[in-house]
Amino acid sequence: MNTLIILLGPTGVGKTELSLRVAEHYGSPIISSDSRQLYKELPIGTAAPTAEQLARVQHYMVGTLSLTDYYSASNFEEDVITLLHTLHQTHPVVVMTGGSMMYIDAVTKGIDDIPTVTQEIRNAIYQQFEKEGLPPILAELKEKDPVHYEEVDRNNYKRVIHAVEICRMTGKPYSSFRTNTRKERPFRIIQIGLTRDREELCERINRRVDQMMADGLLEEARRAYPFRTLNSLNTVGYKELFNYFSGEWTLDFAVEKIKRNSRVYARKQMTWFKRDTTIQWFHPEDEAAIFSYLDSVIS
RNA sequence: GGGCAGUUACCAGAGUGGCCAAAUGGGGCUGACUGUAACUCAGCUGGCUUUCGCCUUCGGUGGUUCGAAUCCAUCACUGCCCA
Repeated sequence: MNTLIILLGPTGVGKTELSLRVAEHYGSPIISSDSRQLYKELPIGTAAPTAEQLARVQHYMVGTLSLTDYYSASNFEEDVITLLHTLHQTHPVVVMTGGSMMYIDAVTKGIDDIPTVTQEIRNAIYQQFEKEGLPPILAELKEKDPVHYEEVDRNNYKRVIHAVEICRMTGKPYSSFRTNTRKERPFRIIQIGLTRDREELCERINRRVDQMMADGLLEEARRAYPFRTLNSLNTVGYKELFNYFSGEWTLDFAVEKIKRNSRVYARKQMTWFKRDTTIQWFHPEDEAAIFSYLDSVIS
C-alpha cells in the first residue's frame, strides 16, 4: 500500500534533519509542506534544506517559485496530489515535511473547489475596504450570502473580504462552495507530530535566528526588500528586517522581534495541530520510537 | 551635605479622594481557522469563583477620612541638579 509519511510540528523543532533520516531509511523522496520554502529567494530565513541536504535526498516543492508568483493552499493540494501519483509509482513510501498547517490539511483532507480570485476583483475590494472600511462589505455579505454571514467571524476582515470576493466573482454565495466533506486519498497517511518542551523549543528558535543572521539573512532580506508588499514576504524573518531597513526599528530590536514572532508562530502551529487527533506525537530525537512506530504501521 | 523628581500588576506606563483589581501598549497564555494562512481574528493575563460576588494589592509604616493608588507624616530606595 502506498504511504505518505508526514512529519509535522512547530518551527524549529527539528523536522528537516529527521526527515532526511526517515527518507533515507525508506529510500523515499521528500516533499516540503512549507509555504515559504517554496520561494527560491528565501532559503536562509525559511531554514530551507541546504545544498548538502538536498544532495542527500531528492526534494520537491523547495525553491520552485519566485516571490512574485501567486500560490495558495489549493495550488499546493493540486500540485502535491499530482506529484504523489507519480512518485508512488516508484516509491511506495514518500515523506512530506513542513509546518504550514493549511498546506498539510489541503493534502490530507482536501479543500473545496473554489475559484481563484482575479487580481482585479481583489484590488477593487481592498481599495473599497481602505476607503470605506468593513461595514459596507459586511452588508454586502449579509445580502449575498446570509448563511456565511452568520458563520464568519465578522471582525476578521480577511475572511469577510474573501467571502465577498467569491460572491462577486461567481455570482453565487461563498457558502455554496463549501461542502464540508473530507477528500479520500488513494494512499495511506501517517502523521508524525514532533514536539519539544516550550523552553527547549524557544532556545532552539533563538539560536537558529542568530545562526540565520550569521548566515546572511540580512542580505537575503535586503534583496527581497523591493518586493516587501507581496504576500510571499509577509513572513517572519523578513517583515521585521524590513522595518529595520525603513528606519523604524534598530537591527537588534528587529532580531528580537524575529525571535518573538517565531515563538508566536510556533504556538499557533501547535494550536492547529492539536486539533488533529490522528497525529502521533514524538520528541524529534527519539528516533528509535519513531522508526519503530513507522515500521509497525507500514509493514 | 542641600534641592528637585520619582517608586503602580511580568515590563513600560496612565490614574491625583468614591464610577479602581486599577486605562493603554508590550510580553505571556488559550483558542478560532477551507484558497494571499509564517495570514487574519477572538478571549484571558492578582487570588478564589461559571456568572454574581468575595478576598489581597498600587515601595514600607503610621495617620487624616464614612471612604485613599490618590491627602499628611515618616522611613527606605532610585534618578537628576548643586556641593
